[in-house]
Amino acid sequence: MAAQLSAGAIAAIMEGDKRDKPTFQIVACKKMVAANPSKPGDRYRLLLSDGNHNCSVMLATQLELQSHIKLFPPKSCDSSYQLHLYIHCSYQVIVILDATVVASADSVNNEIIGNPKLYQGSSTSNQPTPQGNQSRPVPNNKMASPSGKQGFQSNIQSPVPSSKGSFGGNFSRVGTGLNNNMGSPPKSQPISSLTPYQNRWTIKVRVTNKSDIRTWSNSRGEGKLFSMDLVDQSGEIRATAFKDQVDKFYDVVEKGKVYFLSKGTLKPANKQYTSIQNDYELTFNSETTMMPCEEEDSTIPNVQFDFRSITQLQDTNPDTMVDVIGVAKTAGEVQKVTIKSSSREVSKRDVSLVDDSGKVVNMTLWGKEAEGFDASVHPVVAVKGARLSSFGGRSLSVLMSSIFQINPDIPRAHALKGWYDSEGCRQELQSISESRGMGGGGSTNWCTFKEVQEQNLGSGEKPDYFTAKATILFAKKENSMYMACPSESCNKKVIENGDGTFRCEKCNKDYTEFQHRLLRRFAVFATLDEYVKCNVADLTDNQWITCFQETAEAILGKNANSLGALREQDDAAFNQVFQDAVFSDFIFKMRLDGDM
DNA sequence: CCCCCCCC
Repeated sequence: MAAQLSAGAIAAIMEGDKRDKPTFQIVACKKMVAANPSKPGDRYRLLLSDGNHNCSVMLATQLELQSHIKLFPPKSCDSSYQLHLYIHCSYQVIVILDATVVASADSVNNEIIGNPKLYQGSSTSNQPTPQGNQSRPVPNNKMASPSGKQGFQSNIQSPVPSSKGSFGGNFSRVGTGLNNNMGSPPKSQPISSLTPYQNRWTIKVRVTNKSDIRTWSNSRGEGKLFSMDLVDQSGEIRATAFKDQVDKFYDVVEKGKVYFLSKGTLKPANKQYTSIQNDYELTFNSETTMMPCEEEDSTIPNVQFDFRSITQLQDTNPDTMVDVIGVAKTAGEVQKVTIKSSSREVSKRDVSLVDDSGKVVNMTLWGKEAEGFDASVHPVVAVKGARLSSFGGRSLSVLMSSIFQINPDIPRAHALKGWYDSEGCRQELQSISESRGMGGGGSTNWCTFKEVQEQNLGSGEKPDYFTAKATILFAKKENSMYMACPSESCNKKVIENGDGTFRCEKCNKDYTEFQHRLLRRFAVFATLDEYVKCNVADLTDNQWITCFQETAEAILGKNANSLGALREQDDAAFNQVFQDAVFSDFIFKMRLDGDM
C-alpha cells in the first residue's frame, strides 16, 4: 500500500505556508563533494516530489539523520522512497531536519508517483530554477529595523536531536518575495541551516565571545583579524573578520548583544582549534552586514556549553578542545614563567577542579585570569573551549579563545555547588592529573636516547618531554657559571661597572652585589634497566644535556653561590665537585626542543 | 587569510 504524498506541499512551503510532517518521495539522491574532507560526514542533496512538484533539498549534516542515508545509498539513487519529513524551510533552500521512512521503494514498484515537475517558483512563467527568483528585491538590512513582529513560524515538530535542547520556532522564512515587504523586520534563518551551498542569508545571533584584534605574519602574508562566537536556538558558529572587515566591525560587535548578520563565506571548521559545534565557520567578506538588534531578544540563548565530566576527560583524546565545569577546590600560587619562544613572561596559576563524577583535574589559568583567581571561596568554574592535554595524564589549559566563567548562573553550576558544599568538600577525590614533581605515574614517557632518536622526538614544532634514567659521563666545568642579577627571578647576566657595582640591563639598575648562577652541560648516558645490561659499554647513545640552576645544583650537590665561592678560593676542590658527579645516576625529566 | 595560547 503506497502512502499518499502531500500533493501541493512543495509549492505551499516555498510560498510561506507551513506543513506539518508532509510526505514526499525521494526521486533522486546525490552525494555532494565533501565540505570538509577530513570529516567523514557526507552531505546529500535530494530531489523530493510531492506528486505535483519536484524540489531540490539539503540534508542537514549535524543531525543523526545521516543514519537514514543508509536507507538510500547513492548506488540506488534511482530508487524511489517515501519519507515522512519534518522540514525546515529557509531562504530558498529546504533543509531536512528529520525524516521517517513510511514506505519503501519496493512498495511503489520503484516508480515515481505521479508526474512531478520541477518547482520553479510561485509564478511558474519565467523562473528557470527554484533559485530563479534571486533577482527579486532582497531585504535591505540597512533599511529594515526589527520591530519584534514575528514572521513565518517554521513550527518544527521534532526537536533537533542535539544536546542543545529544543529547536525553537523563531526562525523566519525569507526571500521568496511573496510576503516580503520592504521595511519589515530582517528575516532570519537558523545557524544550523547555514551551508556553503547558499550564499544569501540572514541569521539572528548573540555574540557570546569576542577576541581581541590579533595580527599575523607568515609566508602566506600578514594581516589582522578578530573572531567571535555566535549563538542562536539552533546552534552556534564561529566567525572571523580579517583586515578591512576588522576596521568595519570590531567596534560594532559587543559581547552579549544580538545582531542580524547577513552574508559571509562558509567554510569547513577546523575542529582542532575550537569546541564550537558546527561543521562550518563563517568568514566575513565585503558583502557582510551586521545590524544590532535594537531590543534584547531573550529567545536568543547565551553561551552554549557541552560539558564533559572530569572523569570523562580520562577517555577523551588529548589535544582537543572541551567544555568543562567544576568547583575550584584548591589553587596554587601565581607563578611567573618565561615563554621559551618569545622570552615573554606570563603569570600562571594551577587550579584543582572537582566535580560530582568524583575526580579532580588540574587546570592552568594564564595572565589576568591567573592573577585574579581566588579559590578560597570554592567558586564554580565553567569553561568553554579549554585545551585538554596529556600532561600528567590529563590536564586542562584555559586559552585566550576560551570562555571562562566564574559562578555562572546556570543549573549545572548551582547543582555542583550544592553537591560540593554538602558532600564534595569532604570527599577524598582522585586526581586524573599527576601531581607535580612526581617521577612516576602512568603517563610518564620513559625513553632511552636511542628510542628518542628512533621516535624522532624533538623533530616537531613543539618540544617533546620524556623521562630517562641516565648516568653522568662528563661534567663540563668551563664557562659554567655566570654573575647574575641579585634581584629575585631576574637571572640576567650583570655587567661589571668597574667600580665594584654591577649593572643589570634587564632591571635597568646597578647593584652592589651579584649572585652566582649555574648553566651546566653534562654528557649523560641514558638507560632502561634491561638496556643497561647489554649496552653499558656502548656509549653511542650518549647525549649532551643542558641543566639550569636547580638541576645543576642537584647534580653537583652544591648550590651555585657556594660553588662560585669555591671557584675563587680553592680551584682543586672546585674541580673535584665536577669529578664527583661523574658516574652518578639520576632520573631526568627532559625537554627536547622541537624546531631546532 | 588565523589556528599562537605559553610552563612543567
